[in-house]
Amino acid sequence: MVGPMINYGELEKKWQEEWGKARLFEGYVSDKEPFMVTAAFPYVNGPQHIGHMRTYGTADVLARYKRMRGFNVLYPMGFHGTGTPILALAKRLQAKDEELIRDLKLFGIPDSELAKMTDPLYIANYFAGEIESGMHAAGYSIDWRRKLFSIEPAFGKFIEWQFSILNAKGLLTQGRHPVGWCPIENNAVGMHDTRHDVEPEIDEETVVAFKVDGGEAKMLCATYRPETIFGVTNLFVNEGAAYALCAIEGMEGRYYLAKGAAGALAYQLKITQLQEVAGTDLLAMACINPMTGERVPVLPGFFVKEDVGTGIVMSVPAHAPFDYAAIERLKLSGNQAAAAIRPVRVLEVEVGRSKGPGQGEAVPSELPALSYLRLMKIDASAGDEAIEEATKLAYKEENRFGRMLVKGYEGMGEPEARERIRKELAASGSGFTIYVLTNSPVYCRAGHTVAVRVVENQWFLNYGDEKWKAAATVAFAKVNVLPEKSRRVLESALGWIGLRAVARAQGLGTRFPIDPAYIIESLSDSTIYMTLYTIMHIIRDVPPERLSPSFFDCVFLGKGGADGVAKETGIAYDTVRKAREEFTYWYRTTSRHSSPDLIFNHLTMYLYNHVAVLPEGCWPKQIVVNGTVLSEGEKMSKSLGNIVPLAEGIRKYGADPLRFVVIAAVDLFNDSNYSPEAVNGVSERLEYLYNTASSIDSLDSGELRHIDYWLYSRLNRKIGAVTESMDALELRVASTEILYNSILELRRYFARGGSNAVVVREYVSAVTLMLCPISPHISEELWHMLGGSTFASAERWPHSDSSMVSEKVEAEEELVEGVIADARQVMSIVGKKTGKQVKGVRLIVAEDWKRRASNLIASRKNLSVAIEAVRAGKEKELGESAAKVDEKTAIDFLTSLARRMSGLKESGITQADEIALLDEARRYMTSMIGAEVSIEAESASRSARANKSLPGRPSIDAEA
RNA sequence: GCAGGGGUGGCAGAGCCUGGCCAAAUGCGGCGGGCUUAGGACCCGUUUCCUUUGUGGAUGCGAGAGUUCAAAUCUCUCCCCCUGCACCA
Repeated sequence: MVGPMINYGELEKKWQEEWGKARLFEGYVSDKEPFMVTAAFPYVNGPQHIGHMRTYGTADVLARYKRMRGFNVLYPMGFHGTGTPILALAKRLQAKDEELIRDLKLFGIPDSELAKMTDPLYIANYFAGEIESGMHAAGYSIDWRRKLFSIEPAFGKFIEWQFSILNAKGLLTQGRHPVGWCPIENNAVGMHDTRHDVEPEIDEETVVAFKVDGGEAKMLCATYRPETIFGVTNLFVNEGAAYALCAIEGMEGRYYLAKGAAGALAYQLKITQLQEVAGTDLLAMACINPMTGERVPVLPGFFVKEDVGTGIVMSVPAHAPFDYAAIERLKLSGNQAAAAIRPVRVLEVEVGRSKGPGQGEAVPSELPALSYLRLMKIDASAGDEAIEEATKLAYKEENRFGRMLVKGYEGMGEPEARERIRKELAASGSGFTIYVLTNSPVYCRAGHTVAVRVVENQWFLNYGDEKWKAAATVAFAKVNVLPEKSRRVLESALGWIGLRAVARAQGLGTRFPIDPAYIIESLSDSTIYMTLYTIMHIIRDVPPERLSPSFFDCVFLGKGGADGVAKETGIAYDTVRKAREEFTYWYRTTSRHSSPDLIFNHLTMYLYNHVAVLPEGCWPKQIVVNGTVLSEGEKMSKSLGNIVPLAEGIRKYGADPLRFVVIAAVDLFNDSNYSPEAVNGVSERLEYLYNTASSIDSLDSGELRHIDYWLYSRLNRKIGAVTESMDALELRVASTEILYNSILELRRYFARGGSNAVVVREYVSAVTLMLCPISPHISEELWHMLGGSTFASAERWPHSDSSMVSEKVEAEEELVEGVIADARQVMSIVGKKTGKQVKGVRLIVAEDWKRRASNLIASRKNLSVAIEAVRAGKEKELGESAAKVDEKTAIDFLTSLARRMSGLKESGITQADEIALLDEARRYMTSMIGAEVSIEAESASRSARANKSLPGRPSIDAEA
């Protein structure tokens, strides 16, 4: 039957209006158990896309489910606008960035709006509006009265209060901190400030100072592998580059390094250039290895870059393929100093080990560097990229498997030796640490090269504070984490987080109370803001300046009476009292939702800040982490141009099918996949339910038949299973059971001749209610078609009546399906052999003694117990024949019997039952297999195969 | 490198915790058939190889080794992929 296409747009709008009119989702304090659901509020620097639906939709499904389970549910929403991205966006629009304008136009933002977006506040409000309307269209059950915005004054007052508490508890500290830095604009540079949105990656590198032989100055070599210093045979400089003799504040002596490098390091070391020297000048010198005291020459290195590190590198030809290659080339060019070099091994390593045991090629050589070149099938004359490959492999294998050969460090792994040697170098004044950009060069939006700057006196939140960490860990132990496996990720994040810088020079947001020249960083100002939802609608009209710390102390911490606080702040007594009441009511049971990328910052900081600021009763109760959304199997990205705006997805397919696919079609932690086939598939199935509901009136009523009991059994089993899955937010299991399997069952029911209106109505009604949290609009519509006059969204979740679940009835239906499958197979074989169409099929039903035998095994409850019984020598229970075979054969027999009998269920089906059942299903089977079916008992059969029959698996005779 | 998550059939993706009804759910795709004027939808079969008037066998879940009567599942080693590594929302 092809029914009418559902007009999702109309239907959804209708029910959204009805919900609004009924104020269905506004949360009011009552005596019911509260349940508060919050999701990380959206950042308003762009339009909403289908990816956003994953988190907000999952939160909505939970909110709706809990509501139907009888909880008083509150699902509020807010918007995030603090920080730099919105500011950066406005700046780019001021500069008429064409690429950006094109992107925004693609999202359907009109020119008239773009023109106004040079104002960051306008941008924030515009996208907040866009996102809010999208959330309405998606059907989220949000209480919009409590909407908040992180850039509104009341929010700022709240953040000031929060930071005053953190400060009072001594959790703010100051210190040095490396950041990406634009030297021209004098700005810290984060991902949003760079070309192509590259995050400047900062890493530590060790600098080793080599004293010039016969002089006072030292040459600075930057290296990631200070432990190889024992193998240094020479230094390399770039002979074409300019170098300088420098003084460095806080360090004694004079130092050589490349001019380019000195410029890049100027933001972390105070370097004064005293005298310029050419690379060739350095070649005339020799240096002393600070660890070995050996004298090493300085040679020209083709690969040395003057603006990376210090522009001078130490050469370890035994282990570094680049160094080895450079020396080999120098030898060929007749360099005498190079010819005199003898590589020194400091590590022992099995070259090629990482290719797997026995799979690596044996590359015999005294020199790992040479071996790695050979392994890559190249030699010293190869290009930089090929040598780079060899270097990577050498670094990786030596780091992992290498053992130190140097006296005093013998047998030590490389990472351990590295740490020790770094410390020794630092202690002797021959080494220190610098920060480098590992992904250099990085350019800021204006096109300048980004350097690393060490910021002094940066303010940090000290998440490394031991007491704080311990308290957060204790609090976390009591949190219910869904899915359970994300607990481990959170756990490691909890231990890993240390200092976090909180002050920024620019951006929207709240001024840092201790130093108002700075703005509080935007993830640090959104850690406990969910508490504010509980009172937002109450304080909306309170002048922000009255929202003093004592007000928040009273509401959130219960300090001071409402009376006194009202007088002190000038806020109405009722407002203070009500705010306190709302907070204490709602903030008891909370569920926090976010995507996995927020685990390492937001969710972790959320936990810490709750613990630091709020009383124990308000600490997190549940954290839900959901996966993201793929667009036709690909990660959504600007460069792929495959970002689907939410509004577009809803317009094309309807919110309900979209919600089903995006939120519920996969496991919580996995990425769901938005694709036309998937959404259409759901759409069609929803329409099947719709058509079934609209044609119920044409069905009969009357006495219940076998297949009716079967449908009842399936339904009640389904309710139980779905409820269990929903409780664990296992939405994939729940959604397939609710929609896909229900439809299979209905089809089966009708195919088997089921046609009872009462049964079908009950079945579809329950399925509708279970569907409601996932696809609420169509559920409301179905609910009304089925005769409901209430809101499905406000109905109670269906109850599973276990007395209606019948193993026997279901086993009998399975039996019929199994017989059909077997009969088809036999028919096809017979058909092939004889070349004739099979016209009749005779089913020969097993005798009751066989049933006793199989029940005997089944009564062991499970296969292992039965097997154990056999192994313990009780095999006589299997019958005499079994006693004669060996243990292995007996076990195999049990296993295969279990398989053939579709499990070791103890069934109460007798031969008479089975015959009656098959007889009842005869017409159905005949139509399914296209051959006449007859049934007879084994003992009454003259068939040669009669004795092959098993309980539930009749022997089959096919007649051509 | 460190931390976390993964590697399953043409693809996507369950199963792994708690070993055996697992040649491995489900969806998509392919092939054959039914239904139809036709297409779509729907239904049936098939989609590793061999065997078969039947429910049997071989191989098999990244690679290798081990534990076990029995391994996708447990242990060890290795390889590979993804994410995060901080001031950035």
